[in-house]
Amino acid sequence: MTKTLKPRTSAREKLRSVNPSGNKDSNFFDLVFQVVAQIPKGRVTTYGAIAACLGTKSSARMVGWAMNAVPKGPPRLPAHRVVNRNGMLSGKHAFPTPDAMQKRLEREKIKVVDDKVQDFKRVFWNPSEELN
DNA sequence: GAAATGACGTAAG
DNA sequence: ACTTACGCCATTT
Repeated sequence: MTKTLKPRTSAREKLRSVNPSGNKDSNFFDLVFQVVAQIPKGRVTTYGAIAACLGTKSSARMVGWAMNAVPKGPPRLPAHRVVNRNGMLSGKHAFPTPDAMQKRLEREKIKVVDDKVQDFKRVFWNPSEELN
């Protein structure tokens, strides 16, 4: 088994701050999954944006870590729509094939050149604004 | 417990 | 605009 996914760390305490509902079930990973799942087709977002939306702006790296912990089974999260602030497909290596991520983005009408999203500013989707 | 690693971000050159 | 350096936070060794 492998597994893991037990984020019972200080990060969880921070999450409480952003979870006035008292949802202790909502872990950092789960929150990230929720946001990622809401990314519209043909749009992309950044780790920092997600982290900021969750309130843990400084934990942009943890967002990426959460992506690595994304369950492969359903529901499939559009992790390919999450890139870094530079618009670079930094997570392509986490896919079955490095080309899978770019191919998927291109299928969404998103132009990708040199592992970088073109018109990134235009396709950028801000969870803090669009998602509320 | 300390050091190294990592789907990041910002600052400085 | 591109490259290098440093900081952040959790996981792993």
